[in-house]
Order: sequence, then C-alpha cells, then structure tokens
Amino acid sequence: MKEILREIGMIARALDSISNIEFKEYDLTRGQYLYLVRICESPGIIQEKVAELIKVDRTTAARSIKKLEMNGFIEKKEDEHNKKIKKLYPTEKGKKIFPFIKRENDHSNAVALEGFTEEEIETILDLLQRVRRNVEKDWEFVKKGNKRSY
Amino acid sequence: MKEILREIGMIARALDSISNIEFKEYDLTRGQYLYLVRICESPGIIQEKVAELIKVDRTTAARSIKKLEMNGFIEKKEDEHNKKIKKLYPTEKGKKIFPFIKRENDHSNAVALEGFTEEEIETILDLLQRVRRNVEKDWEFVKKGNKRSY
DNA sequence: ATATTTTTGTTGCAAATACAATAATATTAA
DNA sequence: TTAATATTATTGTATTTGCAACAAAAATAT
Repeated sequence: MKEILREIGMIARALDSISNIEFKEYDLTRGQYLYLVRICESPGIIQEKVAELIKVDRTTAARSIKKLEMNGFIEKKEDEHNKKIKKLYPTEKGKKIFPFIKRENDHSNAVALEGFTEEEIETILDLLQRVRRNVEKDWEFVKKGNKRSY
Repeated sequence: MKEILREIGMIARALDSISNIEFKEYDLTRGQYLYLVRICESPGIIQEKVAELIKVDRTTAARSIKKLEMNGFIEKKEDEHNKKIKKLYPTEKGKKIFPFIKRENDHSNAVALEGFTEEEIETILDLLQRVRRNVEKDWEFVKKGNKRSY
C-alpha cells in the first residue's frame, strides 16, 4: 500500500506549524489564518460553510471565528431575510493583513514545489484535488455520525 | 499561484478527523494512532525521533507517548549505554491493535486514491515525497527558532 | 396548517497542543 | 581535561480542539 496519506499528514503538520509561528507577528493565534483567509476570499460566507471548507469541527470554527471577531479582524452581520445565519466580513484590520498571509502562503507553496517543473505542478494540483474530493465525501459522512464499513 | 498546500491541509484534516473518530473504538484518543504506528514500525525508536517523523512539537509527542504508556499500549526502556534516552516498544496490547490501525489507514488510502490508475498512484507518491522533503527542511529550521526570509 | 427534520449557532467540559523553562546526559571544542 | 554546546526528556501554563448537548430558526413532509 502506497502511504500517500502519511506524506500528506507530515506536510500539513509541518507547514501549519510554520505558519502559526510566523503569524504570531500579526497577532494571529494558532489556526486563525485559515479562517481569515476564507472570509477574506468569500465575504458574506457563514461560519458553517467555513468549517466545511477547511474541514474542521463546527464548534472549533465557531470559537476561532468568535476570537477573530473579538480581536477586530472580522465582523458578523445579521441577514435581512434569514434570522438564523450570521454573515462574516473582514474588517479593515483584517483586510490589511490578508496580503501578508497570502505572501507567507505563497512562499510556503514555492518552497514545497522547489525543483518541480511547470508540468509537475499542474499534475500534483490535479491529483490532490481529486484526492480531496474523494476524501471530503467520507469526512462529511463520518462527521454526520455515520460509520464507514471496510 | 497553485494552492497545493490548501488541498493538502484539507485532506489531512479530514482524514485525521475520521481516524480519530474511528479509533475511539480501540480506546485510542486523538492523535495517538500516529505515535503507536511509528513505534510499532520502529521498535526501539526514541521520543525525539517520533516527533521529528510525524512533525509535531517535542512536548506534544512527550505527553502523547506518556499517555500511550499509561494506557499500556507501549513501554519505555532505558538504554544500557546511554542514560539519556528511553527506547520505545509496543506492548502485546499495542501490537494487537496495530493491524486494525493499518487496516483503517489502508482503507483511507484506498478511498483517497479512488479512480486513480497505478501510474497516477506512483506519480502522486513520488511528488508528495519530494514536497515533504522540501518542507521538512523549513520545518526544522523554523522549529529551531530560525526565521525564514521571503 | 402542523409536525418533523435539517441547518445554524452556542456553551460546558475534557483533552490535546505547543511555547517556555528546566534538568540531565552526551557530544564537541578549546 | 575542562568548558561550551547539543540532545533528550520533563513540567507549568495558556490556548485550541472537538464531542455532547442544547436552542432557535428554516426547510421539508404529512
């Protein structure tokens, strides 16, 4: 069995760890950059969707986003037609650090892809997207309380 | 910029989350399966090396491994020649659940690679290993307190 | 129209995570 | 050989994480 998931886990933990260390400089604590990026990219998105996008527990997302709000990086706005949801928007402060997060992420991507040809980059992105689509089905299934059989 | 790291993060979180849910059945709490697998694969390995392999903070590994020991999955043995290190070995109990962990991981790998040809599997493994090698250099650098410049 | 189910959000609690600091041995340099 | 540095392991503390349980609104079924 080709252990691709082990490689993926190692890469993810290593780079998340680096990012968390580097973003302390901008007063972002562990994990917060993930949420802020998604909210900047999709202003008006709701919390539930953010959790789904980054594949994190709903309650974890809830608390991270609450903290982002308390620290003035984002704001929650009520929706006119739907009293249940709260739309999320970056504040000026949030928008201002977004480029720094992008810059860091771009650098990490560049480091990760060092020595890769253009074609190899295309290939790995395509293959990873397919893996992600395969995997997110199971994630949603299991998160809803279902049991995989194997 | 091709966002391969975003895909990798999503995949890693999704599958780690699934594994943690599935391994509760074997009385393994969050993250523990990672350590147990490595110790089963390399009996006699020391804690510091395990942390390096899975790319997790040394102190996190220390506590996870201590808990594995307390729960009877592994044991620590003193080394004859080196008083500083403690070698790690799976107990009978640990060895017994190892195949179940493998089985789960194999299933997740299979799900992840659904629709892939043999050649694509070879390719993605090769590319991911290269990414991992690129990335682990930076991780060690930053973890030692150094600052990346970009 | 009413009942049921799903979606969205929150909080209590227990546990994992990681930074900082400390200690002890081992390794390397002077 | 002694001094300086690196490696390995541990603990204190603060924070994050996620399951369980709950509540309220919305969507769907009867």
